[in-house]
Amino acid sequence: MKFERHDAIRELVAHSLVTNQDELRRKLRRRGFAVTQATLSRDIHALRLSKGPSGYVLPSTDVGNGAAENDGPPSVAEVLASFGLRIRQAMNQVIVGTMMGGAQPVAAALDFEEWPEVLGTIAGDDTVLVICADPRRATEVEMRLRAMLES
Amino acid sequence: MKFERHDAIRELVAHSLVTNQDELRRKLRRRGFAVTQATLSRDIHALRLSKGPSGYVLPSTDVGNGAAENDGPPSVAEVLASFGLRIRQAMNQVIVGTMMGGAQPVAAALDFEEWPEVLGTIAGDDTVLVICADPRRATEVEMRLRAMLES
DNA sequence: TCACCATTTGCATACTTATTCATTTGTGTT
DNA sequence: AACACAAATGAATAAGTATGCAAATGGTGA
Repeated sequence: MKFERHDAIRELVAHSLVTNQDELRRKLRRRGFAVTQATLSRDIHALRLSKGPSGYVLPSTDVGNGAAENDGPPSVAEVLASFGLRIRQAMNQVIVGTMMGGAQPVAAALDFEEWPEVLGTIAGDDTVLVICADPRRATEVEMRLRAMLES
Repeated sequence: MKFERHDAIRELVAHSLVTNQDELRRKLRRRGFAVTQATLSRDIHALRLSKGPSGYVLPSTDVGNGAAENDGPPSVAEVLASFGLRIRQAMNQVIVGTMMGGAQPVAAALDFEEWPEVLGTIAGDDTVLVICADPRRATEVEMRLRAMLES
């Protein structure tokens, strides 16, 4: 019966090291379950097991982020148009001033677009700090952001 | 450079669904990393990623210690292993990218350890800015942090 | 600069896992 | 019992991953 075999698989995976499906097949056979690798592949899928550096493991009980595929947060241009107030540059940094509460959305949009010149962003309530590799790139980013703000 | 590619892989795996190594290869290529599946297999092993029903996932090193024996706050090494995604350096600064919500714990751990090279830290939601006295010290800090991330 | 050594990478291929298709098995109905 | 139908399984094979080995790359000291 399939469900008894599933129980046995859970137990084997929980209490012993199972490196691959053929090893699992042999261990199951010793317990009286004689099935092929194909069936085990299906069982593992059904049991939602993961395979990692230490063999197969049971699905983690933690809350796990059900994060799915977003089809797209708002663009930097959009969010800047909504919240942006001023752009300044100093050394390798660009400082974006926004309306209160606008910094987080602006930073999120910047993060999402992953501009090559941008190493990282930090957002407060109304200020976003954009960090670049060097002053030249910071200027480049400043220009681009400013163009969006002006548009 | 290998480490930058590792950073990119961690980020892709953390923020998007990666079903297999060829998909990862294509996503990396779009970011400028052109390598073969063989290299990615090695990277995945090095990064200790697991593959489960929802594609590859980062190793879950839950910092939530059920055991009580841990006196002080978690170390930088621990908290980086849990939340760290990428390390970059520019001028006298080091930018640490983390999973959402991970910046504060990382910064707190850094503050607590009081590294001599670190003048201060600023944390947003998923980015920590570490400020050093000069580029040399920033590189030193970057190396140290990166070693912890790769461990 | 050049030579040297260690690391990293790609290629080819071995190994492992998933899937298709046909068959068997189980179950309820007449 | 015989049938019909769905679920489960095996065999073959496609799809995906890991690895030995040689070549390329990169860092280091003479």
